[in-house]
Amino acid sequence: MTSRGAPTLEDVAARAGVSRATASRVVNDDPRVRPAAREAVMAAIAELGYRPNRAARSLVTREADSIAVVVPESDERVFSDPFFSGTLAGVTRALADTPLQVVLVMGRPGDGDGRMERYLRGGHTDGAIVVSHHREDNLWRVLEETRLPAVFLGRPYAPQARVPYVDVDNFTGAVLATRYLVEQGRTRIATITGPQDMSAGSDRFRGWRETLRVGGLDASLVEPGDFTPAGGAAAMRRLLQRRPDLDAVFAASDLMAVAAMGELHASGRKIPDDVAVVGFDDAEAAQLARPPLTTVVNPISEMASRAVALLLERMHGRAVESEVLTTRLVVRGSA
Amino acid sequence: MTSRGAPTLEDVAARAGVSRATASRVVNDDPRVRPAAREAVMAAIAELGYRPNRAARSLVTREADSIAVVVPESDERVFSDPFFSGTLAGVTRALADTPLQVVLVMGRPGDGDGRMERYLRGGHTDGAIVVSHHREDNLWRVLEETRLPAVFLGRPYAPQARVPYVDVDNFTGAVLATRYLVEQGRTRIATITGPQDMSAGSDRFRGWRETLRVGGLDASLVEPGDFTPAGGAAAMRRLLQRRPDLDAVFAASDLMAVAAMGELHASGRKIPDDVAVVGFDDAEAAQLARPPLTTVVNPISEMASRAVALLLERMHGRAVESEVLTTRLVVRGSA
DNA sequence: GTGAAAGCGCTAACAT
DNA sequence: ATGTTAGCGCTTTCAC
Repeated sequence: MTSRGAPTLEDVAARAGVSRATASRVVNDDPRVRPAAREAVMAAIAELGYRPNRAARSLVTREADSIAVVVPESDERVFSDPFFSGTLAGVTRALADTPLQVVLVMGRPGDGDGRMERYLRGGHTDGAIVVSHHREDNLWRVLEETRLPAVFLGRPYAPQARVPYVDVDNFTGAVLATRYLVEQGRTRIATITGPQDMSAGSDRFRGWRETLRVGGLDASLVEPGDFTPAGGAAAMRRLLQRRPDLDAVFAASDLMAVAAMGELHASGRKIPDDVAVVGFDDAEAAQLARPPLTTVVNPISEMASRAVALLLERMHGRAVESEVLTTRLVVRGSA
Repeated sequence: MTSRGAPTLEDVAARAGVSRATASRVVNDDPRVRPAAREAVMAAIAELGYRPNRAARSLVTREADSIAVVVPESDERVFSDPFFSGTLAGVTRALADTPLQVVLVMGRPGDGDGRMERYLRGGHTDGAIVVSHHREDNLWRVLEETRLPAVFLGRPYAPQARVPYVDVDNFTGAVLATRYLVEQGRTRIATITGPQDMSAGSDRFRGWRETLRVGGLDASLVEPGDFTPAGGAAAMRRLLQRRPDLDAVFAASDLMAVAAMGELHASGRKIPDDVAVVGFDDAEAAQLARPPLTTVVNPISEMASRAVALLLERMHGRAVESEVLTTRLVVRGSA
């Protein structure tokens, strides 16, 4: 009696009148199985409600059938950033057609007893997508050493990292935004930056700076932000204090831009008449803001699906090239 | 030569000069191991860089060492709702002290080929936390049938569901909010509801309605929302059209409340002078809004950690009681 | 095309 | 306290 517990391949084979090997071949779509045998097995599977035991399979194939989405952030609020939530959902969706599970791995890489490194080194997953990488994280190192197929979503800061990545052209995006401001005749253009230990933060800052430099404008009006609304609001207040007559601001994320607009409103300034505001991401908040936010498109879903595609290639042992997606400015009411 | 591939328990045992069984006992913290032997094994583990093979272990223990966080929503934007992101992060954090992995399972339960049900029935995880349950989802049924330990975060709509849950007292929260509005002398109090096929949505609506009924006020000013900013803004517009002279609105989520405030501003109304606004959640957006939003506290982190605690109990085979956390009103500037 | 048999690495009786 | 032994359910040579 094998009737207790979940049915095994053995049960299926017995019921179909074939050997366990043949049953296994059917389950794994091996072509060399007589149609009649195949059908008998399929029927048995359906009748028994058979499901392969993942652990047993993994034990022999040495594959975990799962990929890790690594978020090297300790603060839970990262998820309220549409960038993270968008990528997480995008990755989940892109993986929906595969039998792969999404395992969420979150926390600071250096934290505690090195949980994250241990996990990544543990071979518990077949691949990894790293989402928000900071300069000092050195996750690329761990990944390189373990030869775990991996793709970064957002270029890793370290230039020596050899891990493939998918990113949006942050520099050009910032140039587009800033140039637009310059063309509108703005001359006192400030910026609220993202974290400078992340490539997205520093690339966007450089785009702003270079554009002002080329235009012969003052590029000293910069205040650091951290991509969060609170950080953006604080930066805006500092900016206003330093330079009450500024006439434009480029914020490195929509969340910060919207918060900055709030401060601007509170100070009695009109947008865009007194101060023009441009953000980055084209998040939902951009359309909802009033006036609607002019911003740079960050194609998050597309990046997520490209990252999954690259990872799948890597997992099949193929070499892949990093990809940088183009972007564009969406002009709405704020600038 | 066992030097190729990852070291196994066998290698560790050989190196430590003990049997595989003893090595296994050390790895699993079995107390009956002579200190000397234990140390030898520990040393061997360290020298070899041994990591237990999860699949092999799962195969015999019949445990997956992972729990599923189930999000029965198809739209990726759910993650931009601080409720989801907060719970997801909270669960992840609460599980950080355990060896359990978090597997993210997302999508509509009925979708496609029943991926989600199959997965849950597949025994791939040791437990599940279900986050945003809708009436027709029937996930509680699947869970009951498979006897997979599970806890709902947010009471399941179906009263017949026997799954333990953790929730905030949505009804009382709504009563608190509405009563406050009544006490302020507001008489034309509208509400923007959450989805009525979710308990949070319907409980908050009932709280509003009952309070107005008790106060002898008109309880007909209701427009459906869906917890999203866009939904909240649209509902506010409809409300304004129906009743231009309304003097207060209770929105079932902060995201909707903030969006509603935007519409109110756009229509030239002053908050709270012309119209008072109260939200629900006490999300970050509430503090950032201007004026800052008066709202009902939704103790998301606490709920997440309680849910994990209950789930762990269930996984140990112990019975647990559902928990309903109390809430309170935070008065800020909007009402 | 199919079956027999050998493990994958581990835990858990069962002896000792 | 420790070793021996028997699987867990599956894939995969290797014969036939």
